[in-house]
Amino acid sequence: MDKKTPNIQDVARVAGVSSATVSRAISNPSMVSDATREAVFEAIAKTGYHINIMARNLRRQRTGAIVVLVPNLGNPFFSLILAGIEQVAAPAGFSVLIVDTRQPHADENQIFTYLHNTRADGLIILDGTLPQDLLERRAAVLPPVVFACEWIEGSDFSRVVIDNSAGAAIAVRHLHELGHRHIGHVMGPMANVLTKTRLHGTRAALEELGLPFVPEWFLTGDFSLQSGAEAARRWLALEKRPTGVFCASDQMACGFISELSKVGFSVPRDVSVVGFDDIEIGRHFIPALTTIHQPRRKIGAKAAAMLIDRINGEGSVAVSEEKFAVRLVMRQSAAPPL
Amino acid sequence: MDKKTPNIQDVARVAGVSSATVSRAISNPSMVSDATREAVFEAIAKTGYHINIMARNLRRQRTGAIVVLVPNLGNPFFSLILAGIEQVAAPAGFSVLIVDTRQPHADENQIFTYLHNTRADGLIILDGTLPQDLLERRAAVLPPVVFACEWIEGSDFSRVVIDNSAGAAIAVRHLHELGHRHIGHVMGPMANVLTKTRLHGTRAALEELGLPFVPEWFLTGDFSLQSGAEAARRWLALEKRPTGVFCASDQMACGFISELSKVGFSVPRDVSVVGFDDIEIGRHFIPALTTIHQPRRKIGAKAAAMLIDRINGEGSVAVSEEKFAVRLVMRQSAAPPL
DNA sequence: ACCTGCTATGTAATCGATTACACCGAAGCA
DNA sequence: TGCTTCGGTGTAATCGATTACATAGCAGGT
Repeated sequence: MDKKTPNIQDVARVAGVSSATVSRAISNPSMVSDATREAVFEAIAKTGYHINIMARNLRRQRTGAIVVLVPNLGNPFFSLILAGIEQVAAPAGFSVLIVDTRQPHADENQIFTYLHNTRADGLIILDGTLPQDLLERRAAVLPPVVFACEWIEGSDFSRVVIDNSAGAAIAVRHLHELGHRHIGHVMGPMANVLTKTRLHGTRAALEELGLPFVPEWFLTGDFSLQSGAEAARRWLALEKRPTGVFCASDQMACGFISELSKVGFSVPRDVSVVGFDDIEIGRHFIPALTTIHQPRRKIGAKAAAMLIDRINGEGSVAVSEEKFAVRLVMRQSAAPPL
Repeated sequence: MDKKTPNIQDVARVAGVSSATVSRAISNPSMVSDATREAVFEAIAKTGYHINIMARNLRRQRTGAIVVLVPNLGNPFFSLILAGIEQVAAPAGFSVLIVDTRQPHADENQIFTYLHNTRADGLIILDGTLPQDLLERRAAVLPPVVFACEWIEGSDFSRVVIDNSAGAAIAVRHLHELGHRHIGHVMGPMANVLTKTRLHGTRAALEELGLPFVPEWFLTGDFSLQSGAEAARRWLALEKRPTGVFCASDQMACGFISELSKVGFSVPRDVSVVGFDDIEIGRHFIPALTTIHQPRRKIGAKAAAMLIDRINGEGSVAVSEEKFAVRLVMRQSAAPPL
């Protein structure tokens, strides 16, 4: 009575055919006659058979899964990227498995578990802080990889990104147009490529507009709400304060504004704030966030499409970069200075 | 020169031992002599060998992975639950793979792909809206399952939950203590068990306090920011409005408050709002959200611990329920009525 | 000298599905 | 009638690692 889970042989026996035929009936129905197919499905129902995915994967040398490496699922920024990925992957027959890499990273082997080509057919990496040498050392066993949003400098993997530098410049120019002449910047962590490119765009715009670059007005955060609040405390401690602040993420912008409100400062009355990302909460924050919009769903969809092309061996093998434009969304958090 | 990826036989050949010995050197080093072990690792390095996870999984009849089914990764509520799961699963040697079930659900087969026992060794389900009959019909091939936060009524799976009914009652009593006598409720979707239990707690508290239950003051949402904003519009259209509103999620509370502010209403001056969940944005919202705190990390950790016990065959086979208490966090969004 | 027990290793079966190849019979064609 | 073609099916090899079982070698005890 303790019969184990039935396998394809059991089904074959019940249906009175060979296991090869059962396999064909399942994955390539047109190869078997109508009568046989019917008998097979009947046997499947009778035995309660379900295919063993591990065995199929081993034999086929593919898993039908895409793994997405996310640096921090707590950041709502990523949810639409993931939606875009799913939107493309599901119709193409791929399951999407998400892994939070949780910085600071666990030990190398643990990360590598996820990178290995026998776990997934392809990898979408949203975390630009994975150790580069790990990726290069294990390149031989890596499945196709596409980076999205973030990337690793100096490594050549295909990627889907936005024009971070231009986005930052748009934010700064907007503050300038509103009349701000003293502009600060709340940055992400310095190790992050996004931080570097957005900083670059910010400084370039400042220079272009003939505005001063004041190092004390450039505060480091880590994209989180909490770090935005901390930046606000440092801003408050400044002897001379900028009247316009460009935050490298909406989350930091919210934290920044929130912390200021606790000491009676109001945005945009006392300081103008421009965010980055255009996440949903920005629209509902009080004041509603003026921000730089990223086409997140499109980014995810494009990354998935590129990856799947590569998995299927279509598309060039050459490394490619897709860069999306960003745009300003004007809401309430930035206004002319008093 | 187009040698394929090396397998354990190749390593064995290079090391001058049998594949069994290589296998032992890898997964049970103490079974092999020092000299042999060294030779094996040298051969591994030389050949660039990496274990084939699919083959190992097939043979071992386990995957070393736990799959977590999340109804909507866009809701930042889940991130700390996931952190708690990871915190327990990683040290126990399990990889955590996250799947967004994306309501409304895709077709049954697609969901089932994730449920199958040859994909993961265990399942943590945070989505209480999976079709019950699917789970029951496929019970034979389901790996161990633990529900967390949400669950399916009438099904007996182990679960880790909070006292939703008590939480709702605490929220209502708090509004009552502040002096509110007209209390409304922004609910989740009616199909959700959380909605039902929280509604139950709300009505029980109302009754206990001798306050009226006014059906028009009970507005349906779906836990999202957007739906909170919609509820606010309906609240504004009310002929007679409650002065205190208990929202079944912090996200809806934020959306609700935000929408009101657009028409010049201020919280808590014009209406008091209590949220539920205590997600991070609540602390940084303006006004900071008074809410019901859930020990999210603990919930995740406990669910993972229960699941792993079951996977390892320890712990009773009996279905069990773990219920965590919740508590009120007083901040700025609820105050005495004018 | 012989038996026991233990360590280190090899041999070969095994996990379960897929698929290359072979084969059979029926239909099509000359 | 004899030959070809082809749809449908079975046989058996295969994917790559694990592990039950067998065995060789060596130390220790009597």
